[in-house]
Amino acid sequence: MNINEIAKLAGVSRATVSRYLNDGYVSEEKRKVIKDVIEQTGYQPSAQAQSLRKQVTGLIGVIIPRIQSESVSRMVAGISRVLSESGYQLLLANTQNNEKEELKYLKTFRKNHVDGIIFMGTMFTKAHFSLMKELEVPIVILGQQVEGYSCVYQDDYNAAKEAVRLLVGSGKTIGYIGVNTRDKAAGTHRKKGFLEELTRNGIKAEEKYMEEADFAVEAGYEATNRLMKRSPDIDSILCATDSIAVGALKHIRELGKRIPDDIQLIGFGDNAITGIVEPSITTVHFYYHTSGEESARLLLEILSSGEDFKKQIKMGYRMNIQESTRK
Amino acid sequence: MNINEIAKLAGVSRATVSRYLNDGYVSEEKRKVIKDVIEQTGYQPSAQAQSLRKQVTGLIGVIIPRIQSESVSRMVAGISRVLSESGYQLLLANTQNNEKEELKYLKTFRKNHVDGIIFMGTMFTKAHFSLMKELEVPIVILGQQVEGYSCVYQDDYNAAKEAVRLLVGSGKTIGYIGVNTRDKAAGTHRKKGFLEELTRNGIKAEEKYMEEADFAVEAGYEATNRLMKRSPDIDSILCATDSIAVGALKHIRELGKRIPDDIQLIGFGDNAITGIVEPSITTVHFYYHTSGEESARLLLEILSSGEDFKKQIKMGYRMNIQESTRK
DNA sequence: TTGTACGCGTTATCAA
DNA sequence: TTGATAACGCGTACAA
Repeated sequence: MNINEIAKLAGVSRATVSRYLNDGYVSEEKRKVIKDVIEQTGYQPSAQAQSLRKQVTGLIGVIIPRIQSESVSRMVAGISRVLSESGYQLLLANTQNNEKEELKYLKTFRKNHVDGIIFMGTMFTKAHFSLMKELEVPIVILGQQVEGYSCVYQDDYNAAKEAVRLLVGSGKTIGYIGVNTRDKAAGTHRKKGFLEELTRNGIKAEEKYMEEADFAVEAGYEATNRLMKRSPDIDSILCATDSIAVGALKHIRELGKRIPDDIQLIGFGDNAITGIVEPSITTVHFYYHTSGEESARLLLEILSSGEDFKKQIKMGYRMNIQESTRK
Repeated sequence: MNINEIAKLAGVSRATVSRYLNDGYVSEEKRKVIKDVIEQTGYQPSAQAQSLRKQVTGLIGVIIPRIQSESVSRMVAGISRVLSESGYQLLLANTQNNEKEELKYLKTFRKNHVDGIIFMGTMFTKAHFSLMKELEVPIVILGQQVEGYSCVYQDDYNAAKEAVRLLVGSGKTIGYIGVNTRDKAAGTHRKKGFLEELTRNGIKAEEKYMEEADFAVEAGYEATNRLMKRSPDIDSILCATDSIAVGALKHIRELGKRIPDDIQLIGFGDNAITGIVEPSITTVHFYYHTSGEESARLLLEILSSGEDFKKQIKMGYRMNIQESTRK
């Protein structure tokens, strides 16, 4: 069913049908006839043909590292809400945190002439930048601050500092379990906030109080094991993700230590699970859903204004203080 | 950058370039020239123009009820893995479980000429069926068994029966917290399995031992409250989802009862959280990730064979026995 | 207010 | 082996 058949059925030229669909001049009588025909046939103009002609696809490419992640899925939900409201469709690419896949999908997006891209990346290489430069589509980076690009990201640095302040109030020896610092947001900035706030409080940061883990409960468990074995005097641990914090909680419990009496715990992300475990875990709430919405709105702004003004939006945060911290 | 410019730069006709791209006859020398030009320019044929011409888009529409759900995101990950391997792109529609949205997106998919649709729905209305009938695209339904359609679904019925067998072995009074039965899979079939296996064991199912809740921890908590107030003699509860089971766990703990000594608990879905709470919750493992893969494979089969043979795939399950059940 | 004709970027047919 | 040309479905400038 195409516009020619509709035109034939309605007894008009296909230009008239096209005008009808695009708010052009059509007489009342023809308007009625065309309307009836379209309703009866359930005709829908072909998106491909339209975009070939109009050079606009209504498609937004979204690259995510891993869909089975609470923070990621919350952001995608936010993106989806805003885009769908504006009539855009979402072309999703799940890369499993694989650089090659990311690059591949950037190319796929170009091939599909997406109108814009929301890129939730964790690590950016030269290959990324050179490819992103090549693409003429507006790109909004979500979750990381990248100079020279429009982006929406979390205030990892200050959140970490605030978490440390919370811990030093009632703790003496603060441990840290971080993630790979190739991830600037969750890795570098959270660690930097931790270190600098320690220093500001006159505490010397020592290697023996620090560990690194993957984004997973099991990894958090193991890292805590290493950490506590090496430095049993630790009385507080800041974990770069909630999963790690949950793993830490498990290990601490097995050690027979009490939370928060013997050891305090703080995580990042405000995953649902932090409110379910016993004791519940104090954690940094990032507005992930809102970040997603915000990134989509920013992209829409760029699209409607026709100009990428490289706005950088740093989102707020708040501490969700639960039972794993003293006082 | 389009095929005409490439042709001009390479000093050949655009037909030759097209043949080069589509494995046609091209002499070695021209092949080289064209290859160089394409590599230097980074040219990619337009997907829109190709699909307009070839009547194939390489797009698969995927409708999901809610992305912030562990089971859904696992299935999407499975779908994504298989489709991306076969060079398909995924057009994602997150409907927030809203019927209107589902219908809207089915239409959007038609407009975009997706090659196929994977529909993860919970409740199917007449409007759904009439619209799905209209679409000439192959549809695979994921998560529900629907007569007359290709689908991949879980064995909710038998899983519920097995769960009941587990409970009756060491329990006497079995409670059930279900979800809305308009959802055939999680609502009707799990409940039916529960009821029939009770009967098979000579236990009379009574209304006072049954409750209904939404898919959420809080709702499970409240439902358990109602259930236990009404029937304090209950010593086992089967919950239609893990979230509900976690809510139940919270409430039971607040009642001062022990799990599993006083009350046993079983959930469905094998969410990560069941292994993290204390005590961990016995739960039915459905192969969600594999289901997603399976649905994608089924769709690919249909696409390559050109015939929708309405295959119905019932997936297996296994009990993940943890600490919330006796013995 | 309506219709004709062209072009968007491809691929496929056909003749050379 | 190559190139001219038609066609995919649509929107729009232009002429009527």
